[in-house]
Amino acid sequence: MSRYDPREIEPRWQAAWDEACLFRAERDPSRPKFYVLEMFPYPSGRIHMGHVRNYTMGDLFARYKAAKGFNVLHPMGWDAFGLPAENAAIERGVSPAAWTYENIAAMRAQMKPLGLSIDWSRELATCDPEYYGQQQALFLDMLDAGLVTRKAAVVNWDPVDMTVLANEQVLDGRGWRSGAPVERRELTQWFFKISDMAEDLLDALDRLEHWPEKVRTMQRNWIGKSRGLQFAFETRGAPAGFERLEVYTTRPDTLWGASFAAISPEHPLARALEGDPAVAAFLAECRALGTSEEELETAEKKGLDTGIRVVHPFDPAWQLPVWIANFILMDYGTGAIFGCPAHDQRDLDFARKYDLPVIDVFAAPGSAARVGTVAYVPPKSERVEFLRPVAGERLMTGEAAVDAAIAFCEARGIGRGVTRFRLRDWGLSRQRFWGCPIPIVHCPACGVVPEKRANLPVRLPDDATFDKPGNALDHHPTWAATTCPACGGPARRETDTMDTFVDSSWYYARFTAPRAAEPTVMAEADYWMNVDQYIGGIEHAILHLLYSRFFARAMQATGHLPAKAIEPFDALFTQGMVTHETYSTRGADGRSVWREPGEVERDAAGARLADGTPVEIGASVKMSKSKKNVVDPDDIIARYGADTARWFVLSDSPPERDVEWTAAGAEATFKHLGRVWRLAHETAEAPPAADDADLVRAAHRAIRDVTADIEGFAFNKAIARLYELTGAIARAPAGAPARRFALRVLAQLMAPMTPHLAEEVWATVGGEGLVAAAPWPVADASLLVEANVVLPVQVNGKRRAEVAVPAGSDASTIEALVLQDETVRRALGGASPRRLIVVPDRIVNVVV
RNA sequence: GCGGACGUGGCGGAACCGGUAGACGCAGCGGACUUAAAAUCCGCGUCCCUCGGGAGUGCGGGUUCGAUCCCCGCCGUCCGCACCA
Repeated sequence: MSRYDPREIEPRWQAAWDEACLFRAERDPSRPKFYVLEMFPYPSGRIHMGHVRNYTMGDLFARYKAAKGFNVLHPMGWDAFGLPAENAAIERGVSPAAWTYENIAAMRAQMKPLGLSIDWSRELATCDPEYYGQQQALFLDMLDAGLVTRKAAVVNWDPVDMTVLANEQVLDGRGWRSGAPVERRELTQWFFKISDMAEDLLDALDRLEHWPEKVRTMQRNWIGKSRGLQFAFETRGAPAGFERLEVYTTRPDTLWGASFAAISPEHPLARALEGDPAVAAFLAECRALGTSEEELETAEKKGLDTGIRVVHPFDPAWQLPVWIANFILMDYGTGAIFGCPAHDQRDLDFARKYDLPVIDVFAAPGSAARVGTVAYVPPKSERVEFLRPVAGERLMTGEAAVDAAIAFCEARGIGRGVTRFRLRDWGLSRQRFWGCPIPIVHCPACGVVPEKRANLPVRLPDDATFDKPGNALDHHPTWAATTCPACGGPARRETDTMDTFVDSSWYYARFTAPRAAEPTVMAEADYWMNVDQYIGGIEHAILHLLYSRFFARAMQATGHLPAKAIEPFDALFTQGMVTHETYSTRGADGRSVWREPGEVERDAAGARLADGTPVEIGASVKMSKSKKNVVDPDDIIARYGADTARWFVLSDSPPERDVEWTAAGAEATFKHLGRVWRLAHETAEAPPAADDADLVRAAHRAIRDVTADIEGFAFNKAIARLYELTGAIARAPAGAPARRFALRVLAQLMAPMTPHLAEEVWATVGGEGLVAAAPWPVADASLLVEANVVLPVQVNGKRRAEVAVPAGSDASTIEALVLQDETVRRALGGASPRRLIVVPDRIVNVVV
């Protein structure tokens, strides 16, 4: 008997699977399907442990569902457009395409040894014209359907990446990729009209019961629905065209507390007043302010009284001043508000600074002032009389008060109830080269003209140069020159490309027919959609997942997806990260330097470098190059094999939490797999011996428990059960027939996690064919019931003894046994029990 | 500020619907095998003491025969959003 050698085992079984075409997915309406998808990777050039964990989980599910008899679709592709390819072109002179395809080849070569049950025949890359050409067709269909629009808008401009960003791509006032502070620019851009679907995107979240509540909550907040009153103040002393000032409020019940109106520095009225030097100076000051979190938090509320007045809608004699205020956002509501200092903290801060009146609407007349420097925000549940009723109206605070206040105002012709969303349209234009060209032509005669479908794909040139900053497509000498699809005259192509999030918003649908000459094939999409289990990182909770939900709706509206695919992902699982300890040493200058795990020798006493330099062990955080705490999957596979890497990332933590990679854990996993291997060979070679009924029962229990744990995404628990079964096998006589049986069961249960070793064990102990093709085992219910149970006996809630009884014994039998028990009698100390609680097959509690 | 999640041995984590807290793994300790080491196998393992017990799931209360689990009030950690009117 030799020893466990994954380097020999793993390629051999991978070849066997390939030969059997085991993972090729073909539509078969006679069988139920299961579509497993992991979020596809960006081809950076190397896979990392996070990928290994993500794809291992997906693979586990795919293999499990296949064993359960489902026709499984488990594809892989590449989210291949994006800036790094352009940066490589700039830095190294390689073409973005060559760089990207090399990276794809390298990562595919790293992924194949993992033994994933992927249908590689469906592989796609979004930078392939075969893919992005179909995306252009989708764009044109969406344009026809009114889902796309072109408009001038103030947009987020990333000055480093030199491109526009969507709102979702601005984090903390900075570009999500470059980290540069984002500037505001007005540009004409293409937009997907995602805000038209805000209501549906919000409502449908309630039906996504197999999505994490956290993700649904995040999307709800992002969509940001609010109900309020929009009305117009009449102005006094405003420039022509500004006779009315529209404001929006979610708290019309506090209108009696109004003491000023305020407009955003970007509001048209503010701009109209810019002739006034004081206004011009103030607006300039506001523009100079940054938008990052720190700046906003410390920024003082500042304003300027315009001298304009507005009339309170409830009282023609009551006038309020109009201020320009730096804390009013132009892109929410109407960019103008009424200020109610008593019941809004921001308004109060502002009012205290500029000495504006503070009117407490809810205080009883004559009562002491309640509002000092903290605003009183009436809680929604509190019922307080609205103290300044008009013509006897009496209103409450809270939801009812808001509704009543809206009704009250509408009845008097003051504004109307309005539902607003925070969600903005999705600006998709990017001033970048390495993206999907927007299939639009600008004609001097006809204007903006969609490209003809027959001319798709609009291909990227392969001879672009990257010696100038900005969009290489725009700089290309000939690419943009074309003829107008409408009049045939000379025209120029749109040189903006699409946001790369467009590419990832429909790839799941493309996988159902990746080579089709249309975006999708209805028969295929109808069979394979929806994705039954989607797995990826929580970082995509808003961007990618919201855009995909929009796209599924748009593709349905344009006839590319069936109605049932309106929500593309039936179940979503967000997995945790792979972390690793960080190591640092102090240099001579006292500064600490990060060290790679490979440089560090670790033992119980601590850690040091090979030369003895002490190493400080830091927190276990996400693997990153900057912290140097990266473990390369290639190294792990070379040393221990793919099965060890797969088992370890599944075993140590619940899948939704972070898992800490440790060298000791990897070593221990490898040893365990070696033990399983040895048990199989030892069993195969042992002479026959007496059977072991207990082991048979243990195997059936393992089937029951592992199945439940996989279904419940509790992979760490499933693995704990497999350790138990392994222990039970090891304890049984080597030649017992039960051992062969239990090892076959073990192989089947391990197959989704460590598929190569499972095949090896399966073959060694007489399994037929490939375990990857074997049906999932079924637990024999009759072997799961225990004949006897041991009941713990509590006296006054404290465990004192236990009694063994036949399973299913009735309460009176158990009572009699318990009262005879010596330990129980001693614990009772002669007292007679007041009550005896018997929970059959569980516990007994004697109450004195 | 708003919203959400979480808090259990030295560590990662189990505990079904309120029923033996600490499954399983790591690290640790002890033993077997060996000339020795590696490898492997077996055992111990929350804490405290007087070996019979006592305490124990962030802290303080409550409900219950019985609470890691339910309720009330704190403390702490993490995540998301945020001058959104």
